[in-house]
Formats: sequence, C-alpha cells, structure tokens
Amino acid sequence: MAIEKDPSAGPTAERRAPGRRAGDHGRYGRLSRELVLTAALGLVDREGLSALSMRRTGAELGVEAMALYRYAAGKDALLDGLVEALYAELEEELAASEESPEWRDELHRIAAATYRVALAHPQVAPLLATRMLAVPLARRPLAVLRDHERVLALLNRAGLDEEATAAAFRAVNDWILGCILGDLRAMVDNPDEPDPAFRLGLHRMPARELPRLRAAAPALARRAGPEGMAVGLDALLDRFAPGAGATE
Amino acid sequence: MAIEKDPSAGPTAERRAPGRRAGDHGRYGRLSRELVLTAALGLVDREGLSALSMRRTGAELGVEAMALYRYAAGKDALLDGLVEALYAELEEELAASEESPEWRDELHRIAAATYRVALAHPQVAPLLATRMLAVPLARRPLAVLRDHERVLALLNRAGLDEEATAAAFRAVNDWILGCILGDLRAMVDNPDEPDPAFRLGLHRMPARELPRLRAAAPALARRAGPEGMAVGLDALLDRFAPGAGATE
DNA sequence: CACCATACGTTTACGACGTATATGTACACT
DNA sequence: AGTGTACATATACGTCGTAAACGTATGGTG
Repeated sequence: MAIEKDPSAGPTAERRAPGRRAGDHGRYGRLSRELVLTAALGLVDREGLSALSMRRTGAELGVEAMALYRYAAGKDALLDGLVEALYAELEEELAASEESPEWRDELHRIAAATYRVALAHPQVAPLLATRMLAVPLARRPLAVLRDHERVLALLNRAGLDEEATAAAFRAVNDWILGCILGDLRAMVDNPDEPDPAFRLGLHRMPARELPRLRAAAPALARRAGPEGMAVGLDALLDRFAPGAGATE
Repeated sequence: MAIEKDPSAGPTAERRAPGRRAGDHGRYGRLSRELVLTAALGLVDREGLSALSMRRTGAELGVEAMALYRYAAGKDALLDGLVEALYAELEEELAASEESPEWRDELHRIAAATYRVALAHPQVAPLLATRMLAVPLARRPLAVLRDHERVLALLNRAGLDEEATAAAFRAVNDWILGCILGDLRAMVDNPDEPDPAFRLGLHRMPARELPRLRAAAPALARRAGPEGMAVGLDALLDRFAPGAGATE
C-alpha cells in the first residue's frame, strides 16, 4: 500500500523483522501504520464511514482502541489516513499503466485513474471532499502532494504561465472531484437494484410540480462515467490551457 | 415540568417574553421545523459541523434534545435539514435578482447564486457533497428538487434531447459542486491570515521534491471565484450543449 | 550476565453523544 | 368539567473519543 510514516509517531526506532513472537496480538502480528490504515479502510469499505470508530478498528486488529494512537494521532488523523490510502492506491494504479509523453493524454490518464480508485471505494470517496477542507495544503499526505506536483508539472509542460497554471490546476481538480461525487450520487440508495430509476427512489416523485425531473430521472440515474469526465476535461483544458494542443 | 423549571438556569432564566403563554420553551417561542433548522444552521456557522449535536441544538433553543425529534427524525435528518436550509436560501437569492430570458444567462445566474450561498456557509457546504450521497434523489428536500427542475427546464429550452440534457445537467452540477469545494479548500487553515500563501501552511513544504507545488502554492491559494466558475461553465456548456448559443 | 531505557499495548476513567422509552403537561375540543 | 392529543421532559443505555497511568517485552549497554 506504500503508506508514509506518520511524522507524529514519535522517534521511530528501527522496526523489527516481521517474525511473530509471544505477546503478539491478533492474526496480523505487530501493529504498523499500514496495518492500521488497511484495517480501517477494509472496515469502511465493508460497513461504511459511520461504522468506523477507534474501538472497532482496534477490534479488527485484535487490539484495544488506544493502541491505535501510536499510529494515528486521533480519529481525524485516521480519516486523513484513509485519504492517504486512496492516494497510495492511485500511485499504484498510475504505475500499472504506461506513461504518455503527451501532457494532455497524461492528464487524462491521471484523471481516469483517480476516478477508478475513488469509485472503487465509494464509502471513502466523500473524504476526498471533506478532509481536504480540514487539512491545509502543506499538511496533506505526501501522496496527495505528489499528485498535485505531477499535475502541475504537466500543465507547466503545456507552456502555461504561473497564473494560467493555477487556474487550469483548479479547473482540473474541481472537475475530477465533481465528477466523482456526481457519479457516486447516481449510485446511492440500493446499489444492487438493477433498474437505475428505482435506485433513486423514483416512485413517489411528485410528477405534477416536477415534470422535467420526473421525465429525466432515468437518464440522470446513469453515471457520466470516465467518458463523460474525459469530455468535460477536454472542454475545460481547451478553455484554460488555450493553444496547447487543443482538441478539435 | 415546563412551568417550574429551575429558575436559576442560565439562558432560560429570562427567556420568557411578555405576551408568551406559560409553557413556551425558549426565547424563540414554540418550536417549529424552521426554528430548529435555523438554530442548527447558526450553531454550525459559528462553531463548525463537529459542534452540532442534538443536545447543543436543543440548548440553543432552550429545549431538551429529545424535543427536536418531532421536527427532525434524527441527527442525519437534521443534517439533511441544513442542506434544505441552504437551498431555501438559494431560492431567496434567486428571487432577489432578475430572471433572464436567455437560458444560458439564467444558468449562470443560478450557478453564481449557488456559489454565493455555499461560500456564505463554509461549514455547511461540505454537506452538499456528503448528504447528497446518503439521500436518494426522490427523497431530497423539495427545494433541492425544484432547483434540479429549474436547471433541467433551462437545458430543455436549449433544445437538447433527453440524453444530452442529462449529460449537460450532470456536467453543470458536478462543475458547480467541484468549484465550491475547491474554493472552500483555498480558505482552510486560518481564514483570518491575510497572506494566502501562509494560510495554507506553506512553510514546511519540502521544496526539494515538490518544486512546482512550492512555486505554485501562492497562486493556488487564490480562489477561482465566481469568475473562474463562469468560464468553466461556458466551456462545459459549449461542449455539452453544442450549437445552442455557444460563446465565441 | 544484569540492568535499564524505550517502544508498545492495556486498563481505567470521564464526559459527550444518539436515541428508545416512559412520563408529564397544556391546549382545543366537546 | 373532562378528555384526547400535541408537545416537551426525564431517565436510561450503549457507544464514542481520548487523557492518564500502568504494565511488559525488547534490544542495547555495562
């Protein structure tokens, strides 16, 4: 998972080899930040964000709640850890496919990978919106900052000046996040219900006062998908990074 | 018992105004859904989402926590109520400025108003992302559905077919939400700090491994603002609602 | 070997939380 | 005057985050 070390986790002595010994608690062996985050991520994936508590995460690892505080300064830090885990997964995802020499294609590749990772963890994805608001830029996990760095480098390669780079960066990030949240919205209610219209609880919509919405609802239940995101991304890039290999 | 409460109780001691009936609770008079939501909104605006609890909201109204359950089925419903309150404010905002006959201008007007309302309640705005994921379309507050209906009607007026309408609708919504969250992000840390770069905790950013980010950070601290949102909105509309009064 | 500092997990405790349930209380009717 | 109903309170339970104090195993040092 490639989790960074928690800087708040005291003076880190060299970690022991992964051998088991007496006093080990739980089937996972000795704790580590990565184990804690993995357990938390699994718990949230399975039971949702509201099921995440220090005690339950500890139980997941066969350990008391307080044991986790060595690896995450508190519950908020644990949530931030989930974001970190997602970005770690993004880096794996990016490493798995081939890098493109074209900055625009590369942006598309990053956007698509981000989208995939986020939708693979629908319960965690909302944290991408909320935790980012609670943590200032420079305190965000390194994986997040590296992602930002990557995107900035690409825009820079496109020949944008500082101001235009910032504007394009914002546009790209905002669009990706918006698309992710929007498509998650289309999955709410019962994800197992095959009929998308029913998934949205479409019955009981007052057709009289909301005719267009009633009519459009089945179409709205469809997700934009990576394709929709890509189309919009191109549209935004054409506007915010003009003259630099625009589509059409 | 309502009549003989402890008369020395702080905020409730002087709360009975002349002309009120005995049995009134709190300086706001009898409870109502609107009062509850207003109190909750005020509390969150002042102290943040984490300060919102049934007990504290009740205290705000001079009432026990359980009294709120008549007006909001539980804490989640209270959060949904905050979203509802925001959309109610949006409707006021829209009523305050003049409607445009041009569908595209009208979309801009709606987007700008949404942006204003959201940024006016930075602590509440994240709920626009999170609660929408917890509530299926048809169960969302009426004010939300009316907003959707308005936007759909405008796109319909632009002559889009059903599929294109849905795609454009998603794009518009996703973009607005993304812009709102992105600009809120630029306000985190210390909102009173006049220097935007410092607001982001820019000190302590490892300049070695993140050169572009370090250089771009001051620019990133600036918000896109309604202008940035408007530019992107036009770009998206040009792509998703082609041939219908495109800019340039 | 003996000794100890340190890293790591547990125990205990406290106050706040959401909310189910049962219990008043005041008002609108007859 | 009596009664049903709408409304708020009182009480209680289980869970939460986490501060503080406490063991205990480990690996480095004499």
